Amino acid sequence: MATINDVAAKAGVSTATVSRTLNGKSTVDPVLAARVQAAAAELGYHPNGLARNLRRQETAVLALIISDVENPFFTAIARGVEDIAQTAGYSVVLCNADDNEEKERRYIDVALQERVAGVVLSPTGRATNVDRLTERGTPVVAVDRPLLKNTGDQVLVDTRLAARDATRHLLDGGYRRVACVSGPPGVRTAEDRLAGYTDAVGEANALTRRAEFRAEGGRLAALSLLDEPEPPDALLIGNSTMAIGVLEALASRGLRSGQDVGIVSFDDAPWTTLIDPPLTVVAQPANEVGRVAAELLLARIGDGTRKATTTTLQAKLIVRRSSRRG
Amino acid sequence: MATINDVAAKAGVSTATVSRTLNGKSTVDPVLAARVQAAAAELGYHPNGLARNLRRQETAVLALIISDVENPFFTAIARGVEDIAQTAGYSVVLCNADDNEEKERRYIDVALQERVAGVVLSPTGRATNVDRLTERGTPVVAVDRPLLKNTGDQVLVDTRLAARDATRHLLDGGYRRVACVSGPPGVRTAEDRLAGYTDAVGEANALTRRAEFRAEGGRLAALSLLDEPEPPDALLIGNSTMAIGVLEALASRGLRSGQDVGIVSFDDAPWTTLIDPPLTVVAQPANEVGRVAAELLLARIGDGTRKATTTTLQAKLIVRRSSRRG
DNA sequence: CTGAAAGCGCTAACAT
DNA sequence: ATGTTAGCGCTTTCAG
Repeated sequence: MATINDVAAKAGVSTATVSRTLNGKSTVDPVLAARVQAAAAELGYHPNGLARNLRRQETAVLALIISDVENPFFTAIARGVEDIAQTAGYSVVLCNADDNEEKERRYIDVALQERVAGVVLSPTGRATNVDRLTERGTPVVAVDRPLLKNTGDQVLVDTRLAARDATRHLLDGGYRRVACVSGPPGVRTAEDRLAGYTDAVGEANALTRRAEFRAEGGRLAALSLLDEPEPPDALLIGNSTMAIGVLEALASRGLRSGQDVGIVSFDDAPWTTLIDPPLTVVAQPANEVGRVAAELLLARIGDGTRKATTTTLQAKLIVRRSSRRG
Repeated sequence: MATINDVAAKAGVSTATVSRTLNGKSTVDPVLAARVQAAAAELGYHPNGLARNLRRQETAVLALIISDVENPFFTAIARGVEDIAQTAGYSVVLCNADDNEEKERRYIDVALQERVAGVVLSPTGRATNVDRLTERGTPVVAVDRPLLKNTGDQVLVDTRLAARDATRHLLDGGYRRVACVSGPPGVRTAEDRLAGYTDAVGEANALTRRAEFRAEGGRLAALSLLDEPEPPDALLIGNSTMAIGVLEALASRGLRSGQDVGIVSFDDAPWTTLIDPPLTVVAQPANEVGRVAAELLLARIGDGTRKATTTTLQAKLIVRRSSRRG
């Protein structure tokens, strides 16, 4: 593979001139510049990014470490991050931590070793350790879930408030016994949604289940709830993936959502309008979460001294028919 | 940030010894090794991957360039690739080309510049140019869609056969006029699905629409089909994203799937069992596509002289109720 | 405006 | 078994 030396030799100039020409930093004699361009083209020269980055001590790539590539909420964040990064000339590489702390740590290591310019991260939870990144001076912004040690920028969604409002909406619709299916303990968003729910129904009336943020988790939780001596007549569900399982459980029991049990789920997945009745959801501004995160990250890359900010975005209840009787 | 020199100094050894210790290549005196480990730990030393890769001329990261992060088919591929890569000690970075040739080219450049060990790619189509990668000796495997210049490994799904069978299934079920909503011209999978459909209905009876692989594309295509003088009574749909749009269109016209118009869609998305009636689908082995691709890539990284192979996996028709009357 | 030369941090010969 | 040293390919002073 052609190196800068080959180009320089072919063009009859120094490597410095090649570098200058190709990076357009300093001004070069048009004649030499043309020779360089020609030589580079002819040789099919592609600068070695590794060498360049090693020298410059920086990279134009952002790492985005998310907890689940198969969750539409996170892929929407990814799109948001990408849109912003692209326009600023950064590439973004997506790493799927799979809600697994071990994988997350590995990807943080990769980010560190590859010396990415910055990282956007949705922390898996409890043990996420971002210190190595910050020590090294790599900017980090947390999305969706806060870091334990609140240092650095974060962009979150006010999920507690949203959960409270969604629960109240159910209560206002005449449902009497609202239960909540939330994510696993230790995951902040799961805790918050539970807390918001409890805000609305009151400690004494809380009927809850915790499960993995997956369809199977939702299914099991719903089944167990329906087997209660005094089963719920409405459910608030932690995310759209769980909702799939919950809806399956309902169907298996011959229960109609809305009619028999009111349903509100977090996340406005594309299929939610397709089912009958259409699902009432709490739509989180996922794309915007990504955009804001990327902007924050870029700002911090530009100025390491900015002080940390926390942005909290609002979710929006979209009322459809699964939360209404008849 | 601590470098190998700092560690060497602190441990009172040479950088070579530090390198040897940390990489476990050659054997080192346990006493010195311990000193090195201690020094590294104390300094919070993380090897600079850029420098290492520059020296070694290789990287333990794979790039996966896919056409759409928001399409469950591709994220399932991603999971497959990741699973295999992880166990082999490789990290994979996901790049979202967004079915956009410009972005795809940018990511190919990034892969090239960062000197990744290999790339798995679902080509956007027409103009995908992988030559720069192959010239440089970077192994590439194409998934889902073949490269124009058939060089290198590929793992595909026999989508034409699957489309033909799905169409026949509709015909066997008593539907008389089956139409096909497929993806944009130039995209191989779209062409193949159309061809398989035509195999089944015959050239003369083909009634088709081409659209973007998105919900909106599906919606418009379906509407236009329903406005035909002799509208179809069954539809074969190119992917699950389009299916969302098609189903919306049907609903807006008060048509029931199965009953009024038989439906089969490609891709077994999680929500397909939730709707009423449940959707008959052509399930593609996406996860396996990813796994096989990763294995092929790893094999080729290990042995650059292997000759190129094409693996074709079979899709499976899952019959549910959207393709049955009553 | 251009070239020479000094590294960025690391690994791999080559010596010892 | 350990240390010395020469680069990997590039950018960037520093001279000229």
